Formats: sequence, C-alpha cells, structure tokens
Amino acid sequence: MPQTKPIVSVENVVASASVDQKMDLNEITKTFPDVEYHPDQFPGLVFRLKTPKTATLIFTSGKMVCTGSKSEDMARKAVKTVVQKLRKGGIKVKKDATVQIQNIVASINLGGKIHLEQAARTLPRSMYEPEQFPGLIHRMLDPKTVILLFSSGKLVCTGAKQEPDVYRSVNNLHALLEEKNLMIYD
Amino acid sequence: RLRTWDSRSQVHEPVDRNFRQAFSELDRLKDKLAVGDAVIEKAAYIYRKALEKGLVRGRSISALIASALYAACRDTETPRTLKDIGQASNIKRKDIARCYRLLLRELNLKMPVVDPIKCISRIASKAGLSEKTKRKATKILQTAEENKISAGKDPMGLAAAALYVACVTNGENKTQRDVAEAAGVTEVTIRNRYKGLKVALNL
DNA sequence: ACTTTACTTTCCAAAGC
DNA sequence: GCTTTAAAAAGTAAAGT
Repeated sequence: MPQTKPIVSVENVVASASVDQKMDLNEITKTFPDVEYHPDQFPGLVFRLKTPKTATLIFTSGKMVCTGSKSEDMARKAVKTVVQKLRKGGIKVKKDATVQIQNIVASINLGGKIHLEQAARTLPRSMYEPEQFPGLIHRMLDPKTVILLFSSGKLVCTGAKQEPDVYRSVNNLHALLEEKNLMIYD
Repeated sequence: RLRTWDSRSQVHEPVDRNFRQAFSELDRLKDKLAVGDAVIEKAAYIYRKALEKGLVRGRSISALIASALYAACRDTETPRTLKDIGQASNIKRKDIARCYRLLLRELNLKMPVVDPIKCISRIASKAGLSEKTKRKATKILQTAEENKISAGKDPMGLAAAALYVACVTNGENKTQRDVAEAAGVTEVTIRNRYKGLKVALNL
C-alpha cells in the first residue's frame, strides 16, 4: 500500500479531429484576422481560443489538431467551439467534427522524494542523464506511457490516451518505487 | 572521391570498408580528446554492433561514430562531455545526444551514472590546480553525495563548484571564471551549486 | 545579483518536404 | 528526420536591469 496519495493534475490534452470535408484556409484567414497561417512554414492554420485557452491546427483536408485543454471533455468542447465559430463566420461546415484523444500530459506530486541514482540502476527501460536533463525517463509498458521522474518526488506522465491510464501509470510506478525502496518520506 | 566521410551510408557499400573508415575516424578523435586505446576499442565495438543492427541506414555515419565514442567514454567512466565530443568531431551536441539515446535503446546498453568525482581531475588539469585542491574537492563531493544534493544536477557543475570551494579553503588564487571556463559551465552554475554545497557541508 | 525569457526532455496528431 | 501546437517537471544559460 502506498504511503501517500499522489496529487495528479492534467496539464494538456492533444486531440485530433475531422469535419470530413476540404477546407479553404485562405478564406478563414480573411474572416478571422487573428489566425496564423504561413503555408510555406507549416501546412496547418493556427486557430486560437481564449476560453478554453487552446490552439487548434486546421488543415485543408478538414482534419484538425487541438492542443492546450486541461481535460478530455474540454478538448471535445474546444473543437465544437472552433467549428461553431467557423460557421458563424460564414464558413460552410456540413458535419460536426469527430474527435479522438491522442495524448494526455499530467504533472504529479508523490509527496516524498525519489532516490534518482538508485532508480536509474534498478528501473528497467529507464534513462538518467543529468548532463542532458535533470529527470529520469522511464518507459512503462502497460499502460504504454512515458514518465519523467524528478528527485523532488514530482513526475510528468505523457503518452496516455485516456485519463484512467494516467492514474494506472502513476499507481504502478508509485508501488514499484516503494517496493524497491526508492522513496524517501519525511 | 565520390563519397565523403559525411555522406549517408549506402546499402551496397561493403560493411568491412565502412568499419575500416570508422576506425580511422576514431583514431583521429582519440588524439583530439586524449582518450586511451581501451575507449577507442569499446567505441569500435559499439559501432560494429550498431552496424550489425542496421542502425546506420539513413543516418549520419559521423554522428553515429561520435555517439559510439561518447557511449564508450560513459561505459569506461572516462569524463568527456557531449560538448567535448561535439567540438572534436564538428557534430552538433544535440545530434550526438540523439544518436546516443538511440544506441542505448536499440543496443539495450546500460550506462553507469556519471560520477562528478571523476570529473575533478580533468577540470583541475585545465585550470592548473594543485593535487591538494583536487583531494579537497573529492572529499567535498563525497559528503555532498551522501547528502543527495547531486540528483538531477550536471556533474561538471558539481565538480566545478567543489573545486572552487576547495580553492578558497586552500588559498589557491583562482576565480569562479577560471574554474567555470575549465569545466565548460557558467559562473552562475558554480554559484548555485555552491549554495547547496554550503548547506550540506555547513560552510 | 536579480529577474525574465528561453532552451533541454517526454508525448501525439496533422500534410508535405 | 523536419516544420507547428500545448503543457509540466528542474537545471542551465543568456540578456537586461
């Protein structure tokens, strides 16, 4: 049994979406002056929302990528809001967008310090290179996620496709750290 | 010559020729970095394993050789930074780091964690510090590691700060700038590590 | 010396070079 | 592999006051 309850907060959700029709990005640029579109640099148009604070990339294929949401629901709502705004601006969008969550990034506090050097020696599929980055990088197989561990006891979990995977990853790792005596509680 | 050393590997190029070229490049880097024969042999071994696994396809051969050398330094605990290898090979630090990570993952290599104590000699030689100061810095880092202030910190920054503290206590006239330059870190980093050292050692 | 800004690492999708 | 978007962790770096 873990000695502390990890505090988890979702920091970013990446979702892909599609309205299943070709889009005229130059037309969007005309009716929405504050979008960013530099086709020489990148094929996607950047459509930013203030609430929720997100950035949605729109491609000529009608496919989109929404980043910056703090939850799966918020990501779905952000995509709906973008489509609504496009329609209000006179852009014809026949179907509603279909949304898929691609990645969830969360920060975690385990409530105790981690013995990083020892963790680097005992955790499989891990890399610890303080010359390059202060955190230990650990690849978890199930769920398939990547967790960054810091000596402060804080973590970053990324690669999850659904929120329960974040909790499963954190609990798996927390149990493993305690089992191998890599946690230091005050 | 149609193919230069920086060219991408060719599918039909004989593996044997590729390896001979790699060995001559490693010999050139050996002098620039002043590493021993054992390190070069280890690097050649790692590079050959990478060749056998087909990791060279579509990649810069030079970057792979440089990262194999970095991996060999790490494995033999020879203190050479990515910056050192980058300057000797004219390959960007970031590219060597990326190739090095690839070698670790694809060849399932497990490297020892860099020990900042092993970095002391190299910095001390470059800065021209005494044997006495080196011994003092070693003792400082031993206490520091016991107090776990080293976690997550750049080993060169830790060694540089320890050497600076050792200079001050031994009355050796060296500035933070001298030590920072020899270690390849900034004076700000030495000051920040010094703060932690002060707490851990009751200075 | 101090603050601010920015870069290092991890993840993922999009279209195209 | 690269380009762009977002976000956290902690360390290092550089620029401006």
